[in-house]
Amino acid sequence: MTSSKAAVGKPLRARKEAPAAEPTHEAGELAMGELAGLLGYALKRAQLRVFEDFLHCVAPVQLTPAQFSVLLLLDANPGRNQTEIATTLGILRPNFVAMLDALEGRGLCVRTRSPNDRRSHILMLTDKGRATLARAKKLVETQHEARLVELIGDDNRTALLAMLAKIAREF
Amino acid sequence: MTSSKAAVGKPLRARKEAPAAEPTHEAGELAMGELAGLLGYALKRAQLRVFEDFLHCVAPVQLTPAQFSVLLLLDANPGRNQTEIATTLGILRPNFVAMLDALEGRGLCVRTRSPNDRRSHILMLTDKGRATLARAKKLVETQHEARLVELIGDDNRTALLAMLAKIAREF
DNA sequence: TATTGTTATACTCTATAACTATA
DNA sequence: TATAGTTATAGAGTATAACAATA
Repeated sequence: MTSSKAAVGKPLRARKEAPAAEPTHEAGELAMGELAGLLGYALKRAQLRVFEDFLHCVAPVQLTPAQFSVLLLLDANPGRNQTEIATTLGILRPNFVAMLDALEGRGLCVRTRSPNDRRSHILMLTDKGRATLARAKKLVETQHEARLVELIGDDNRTALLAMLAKIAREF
Repeated sequence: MTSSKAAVGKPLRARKEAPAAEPTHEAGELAMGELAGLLGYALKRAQLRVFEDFLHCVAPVQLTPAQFSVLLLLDANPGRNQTEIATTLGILRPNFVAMLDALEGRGLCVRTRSPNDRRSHILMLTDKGRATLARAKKLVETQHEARLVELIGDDNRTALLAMLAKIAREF
């Protein structure tokens, strides 16, 4: 149980005899230079790491982050069609077809033609889909997100989430 | 000039007559459900948006985020070889070849065989590469990162960067 | 034998056009 | 004609194996 209110990035300035500003890189280590201050770079690196950990934590139920997001959205919005679900997740309709084929093939959800508009496919989670989602959610909460809170603290996680959401929405 | 110290995500609870908890979604809007609390999802969405804006801001010098990161690293570490630069950026050596071909083809950097180890290609920015990098850096600072600071504030940007770096490093 | 840069290759994501069946 | 789901396809990004030159 590490401190759950860990400070985020204490630079720990002041050592014995730092020559100037940047820490000397002894011909073996590369200097990150201004890369360290680039938000996009940090975002990408963190995102890759988080997805990697997600994949590992949710491995028992064999769901990718994208698949998990689809199941979550189907659960919160039963009876919607493919276009609505896909566009909400930023997935293009053509690319959503194969994704759904996989999920439906595993019996996690079903497509049914809408009686109102026979062009649309109404999407619903199956019981197995709901059970799988529940198992995945527990894994995400107790392993994935829990480890993250352990690393940066609960308040920081909330602040981080808020900033990311704001950027995605308003930037 | 919007407030540069903008609050990040004030939920603004308490309206006139909210039925229960979640805001009612009137058959036209989808409920994000627990997706809103998933850090990986927020990370991905924010990263996509930030890269999109980066691409737009740096369009005058025609550099992708990945290419910009290579030039930055070459500038901070002149005389390194391909393997060192690539692995530092998390790029696999085979995939770095075409990237370098493009940059070298535009005259932004050069490969020269090392006299010590004739297997290695020493990488160096050209004058044109340094000039292009300088132009790109100015665009990133004055447009891209500046807009981000305008959106979330300078302190929040610093905190965000620190958390993302910590996650990439230690998660 | 091990390493550097390279080629070839494959698999995933993403993006666009166009088809079909419905409306 | 317009829309929903679909197919085909092309382009990035990413991953592994293997080869030639060099150590």
